[in-house]
Amino acid sequence: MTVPEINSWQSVKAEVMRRIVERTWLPGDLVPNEVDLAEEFGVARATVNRAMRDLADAGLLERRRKAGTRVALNPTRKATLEIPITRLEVEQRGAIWRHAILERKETVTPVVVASRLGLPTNTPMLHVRSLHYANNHPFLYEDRWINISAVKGICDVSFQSIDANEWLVQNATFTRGDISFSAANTTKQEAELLEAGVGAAIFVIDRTTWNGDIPVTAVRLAYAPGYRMHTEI
Amino acid sequence: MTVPEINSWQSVKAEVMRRIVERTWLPGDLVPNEVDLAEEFGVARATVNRAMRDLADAGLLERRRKAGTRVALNPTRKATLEIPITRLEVEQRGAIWRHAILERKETVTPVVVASRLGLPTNTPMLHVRSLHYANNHPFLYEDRWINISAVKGICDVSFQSIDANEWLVQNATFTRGDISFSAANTTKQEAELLEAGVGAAIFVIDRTTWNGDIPVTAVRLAYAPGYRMHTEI
DNA sequence: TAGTGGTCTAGACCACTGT
DNA sequence: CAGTGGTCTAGACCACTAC
Repeated sequence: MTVPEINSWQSVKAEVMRRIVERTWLPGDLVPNEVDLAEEFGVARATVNRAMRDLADAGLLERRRKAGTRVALNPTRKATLEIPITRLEVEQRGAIWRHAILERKETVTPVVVASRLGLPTNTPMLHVRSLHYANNHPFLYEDRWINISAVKGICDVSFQSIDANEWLVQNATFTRGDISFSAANTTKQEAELLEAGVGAAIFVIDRTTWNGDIPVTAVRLAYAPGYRMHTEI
Repeated sequence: MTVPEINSWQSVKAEVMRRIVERTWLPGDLVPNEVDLAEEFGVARATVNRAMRDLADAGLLERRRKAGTRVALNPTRKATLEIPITRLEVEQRGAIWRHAILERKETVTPVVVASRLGLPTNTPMLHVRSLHYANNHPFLYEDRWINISAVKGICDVSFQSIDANEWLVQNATFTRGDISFSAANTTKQEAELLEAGVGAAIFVIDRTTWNGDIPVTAVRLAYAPGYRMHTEI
C-alpha cells in the first residue's frame, strides 16, 4: 500500500479534499457524518471534526446540525488579507520608509465623518493627514480622524517619528473594524501629493475601527498608482 | 458575582481579549502558558488552546513552541474576503443579473498568459470574454483564459445561460489560487463596454487558480466604476 | 424527537526550539 | 535538554434543527 496513512487532522482534510476535487463527492452531496468518517479513517471524531471545520471555514463544505455536511454548491472561497503597517510593508519591499505630517489639527467632527463613526458632530477629534514614502517616492496618502476621548494620550503624540497607524495599533487596541476597497481617480491635490497625473487610478482603502461600541478611528488610505494588494487562497 | 463565567473557549477568548484591550497584557508581553491559564480559568487545556489558537489566527497573539505566547507587537489584523460568484453578488444587491458572451475562442496561450500560468506557449486554451450586467447596467467585464486539458468537458459548454465562473466553480474544483487587487484607468475598449468615461478608475481583480500543480484558469475582472469590496475584521 | 455537529474534559505523547 | 504549544484519544453532554 502506497496510500498515505490517515492519522492527523491534516491528512483527514487532505483526503476529504481529494474526494471533492476528484468528484467522488459532488457539489451538493451529503457526506458521511463525523462518527462514520472517524471509523472509516480510524481516527477519533475530534480529529475528523477539526478537519471538517477547517474545510467549512475555507468554504468548501457547508455544515448544519442535524442536516449534516454537504459539499458546497457554490464554494465561495475565502481569501485572507493581511492588513500590514505601512512602514513594514514598505520595508518588506526592500525600500526605505519615511513619512511626513501634512496636517495635525484638533477639531470637531465634520458631518461626513460623524455619520460614518456614529458620533455627534461636536465630538472632539484629531485630524491627521500624512504622506508615506518608499525610497523617497510617494507611496501612500493617509487622511485620518481619531476620536480623542477614545484614545488616551493621543494629544501628546507628535507622530513625527512614528506614524499614526503604528502608534494606534500599539496603543489603542480595537475589537472590530470595517474595511472597504475601491478605485478612484486622483483629485488635483492627491495627484500633486502622490506625484501622479490628475485622474490617475489609485487604490483606496477606507477603514473604520471600534473598541467595543466606541469609535476609535476612521482613515482613508490612497495608494500611489501601481499599487497591488496580493493574497493567496 | 457579576463577572461572566468562563467555561467555553469563546469566553476564554473574550477574557484574553479583554486583558489585551484593557492593557493588562501589553503588546510584546509574554502571557502565561496554557497549563497555567487553564488552571486559572478552571477549564481544560484544550479549551484554552482553542481560544488562543483563534486569537493567534486573528493576529492578536504570536505563539511559538518553547518560546511561549506573546501579545502581538504589530497586530497585523487579517481580513477575510469572500470571493462570490458574480451572479449571486448582483442578486444580493437586489438587482437582476444577466451576462453576454463577447468572444469565445479556442486558441493557444499568448506569452503573457503562459508565463503567468507557467505553461508552454502552445498549450490549447479557451479564451472567453464576457460582460455581466446588473439591472441592464454593465457591472463587470471578464476576460478569462481556461486551460482546456485541465477542465474536462469545457469545450461543450456554451456559457450562454451560465457564466464561466459559476460553471468552473461547480465543475472544476481548484486547490489553490492567487489573487491580486488593483486600480486601473479604463482603456477605450473597457470604457465603451462598461459605459464609463475613458480613463475612469476601475477596480480590478486578477485571479489565477490551480488544481494541484495544473493551471486551471486565469481571469481579469474589471468592475464598473463605483464598485466597492467590503469586509469586516 | 432524534440525528447531527459543537464543544468540553482529562490525559497522553509529540514536535519544535530557546537555552 | 527541557519547556512550550500542537495534536490525538475516548468519552461525554449539549445545542440546534429537520422531520
